[in-house]
Amino acid sequence: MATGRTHRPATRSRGIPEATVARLPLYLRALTALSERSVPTVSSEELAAAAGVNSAKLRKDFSYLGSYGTRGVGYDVEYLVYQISRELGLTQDWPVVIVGIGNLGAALANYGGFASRGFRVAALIDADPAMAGKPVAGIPVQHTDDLEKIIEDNGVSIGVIATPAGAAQQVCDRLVAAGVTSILNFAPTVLSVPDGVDVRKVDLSIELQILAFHEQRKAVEEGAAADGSHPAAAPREDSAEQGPDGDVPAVMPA
Amino acid sequence: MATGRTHRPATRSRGIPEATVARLPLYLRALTALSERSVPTVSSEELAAAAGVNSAKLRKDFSYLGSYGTRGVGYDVEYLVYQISRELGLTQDWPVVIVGIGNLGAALANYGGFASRGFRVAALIDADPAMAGKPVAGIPVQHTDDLEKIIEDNGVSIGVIATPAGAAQQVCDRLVAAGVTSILNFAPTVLSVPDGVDVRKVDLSIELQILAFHEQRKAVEEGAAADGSHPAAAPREDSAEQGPDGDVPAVMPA
DNA sequence: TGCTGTGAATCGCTTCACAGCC
DNA sequence: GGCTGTGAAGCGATTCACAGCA
Repeated sequence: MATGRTHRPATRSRGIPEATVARLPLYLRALTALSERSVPTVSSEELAAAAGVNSAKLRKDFSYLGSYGTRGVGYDVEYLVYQISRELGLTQDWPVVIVGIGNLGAALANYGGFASRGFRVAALIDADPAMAGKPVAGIPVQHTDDLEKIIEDNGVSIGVIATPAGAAQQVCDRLVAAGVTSILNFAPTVLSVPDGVDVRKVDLSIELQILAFHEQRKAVEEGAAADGSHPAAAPREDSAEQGPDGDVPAVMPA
Repeated sequence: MATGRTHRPATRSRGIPEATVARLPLYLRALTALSERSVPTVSSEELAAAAGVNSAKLRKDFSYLGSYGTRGVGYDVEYLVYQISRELGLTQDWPVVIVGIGNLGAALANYGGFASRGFRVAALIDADPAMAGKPVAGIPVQHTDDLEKIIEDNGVSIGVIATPAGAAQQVCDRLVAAGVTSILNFAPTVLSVPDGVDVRKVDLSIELQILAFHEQRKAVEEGAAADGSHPAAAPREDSAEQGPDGDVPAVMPA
């Protein structure tokens, strides 16, 4: 348990809004692409389009980092790549462990995006003794028994949980006890962690359910559409089309 | 491109806030667990704890659905499961196609959570001819050439993109042209879609980068602290404590 | 002239606090 | 007495619109 609630404002003076932090990786990706094409500068309008946001938002976001643009010109691509990387802490290398090497864990281990940008898969851990020693993505799987030692030896502070739901909390507790302070959780469970530990979750079935909600609404809106395997019971009359747009990330403070 | 903005107020009379929609699956999961344990009723406080949110938020969320609780008592578990399922459109079965059967696509195909709750993997599609016919998770992989036919024959309106980034937009365009109106995108790219199509994205490396940001900040905050011993007791009153959670989803309309 | 940087207005979500009902 | 349902206050994020600078 660890439901120590404190409920603080979270954002302080020097604080960058969470919503902005969540978009920085997006900008960074777009900038990296421009950088590879040797584009020297970019306007807020162009970069915003590439990142899928609007330009006012982008400029506001950058204003939290400082004044890195040039009026009448735009932003220097290389410089901005550096500044954002630094802000995100990607100028250093983060060792990451993945726990639970099933289909998903293996996919994560093989995911190129991991290694590319400041992250290094330091170890793969699984509870199945049969997996031990078997290499996945070129990295030998180690047994859960050694979890604490692995964390400590590698100075790992970021852990990825890709175990079945039932094992997630236990794994989480061990990771935290061993010193991990940031967790990316793919298991469909709510994790309890002590203060000071960040948890972000990625949940497939939740994403699908949200899509289903909108999909259903579209069907209702189309109204008397001929068939339809299931006639929605409620003849509600909402017209909400589809939200204007509004991306938004998820931040679980912690 | 398709940046035809419509900008509707989004929430009309009967409209449920996006943030609420994004939490309904969480409540549903917690309720399902209670249901399996044959718990008849639950208070907002208990359910909120199980879902990792605070009770005021939960009550407010439910108030958008209607008055399904009983004052002084709580909510009827079974009834609420039904109401939320209906609201999310899970009383019907949604055929889903997964495009891109690499490590991730295979993991998704094997993911039990898919089938469990109103979703059915109708087809797996991959561009590699060598994959064609090979069964993954018991479902034979089909070639991209037949994408349109597969979508139409199965009445698919939800598509999952798990291809490399470079192929994502093209696949997306074809899915949309064939009639798909909701897309779950795992490729690290911003997709352009016409109005009326919802896109949600799941991006590993973005999640990690957000964690890295916070991780870095923790390190800075601990500042001059000699080593990394955790004064678990009283961390400054400003560090981001672990919020009950604060998820928030992303709806990229179209 | 062109584009950034930012105060001010606005919007939507969260939290509070209590009225209302069992 | 206990717990839900909800108006109202509070707050962060988005958008607007324009001042400021190259």
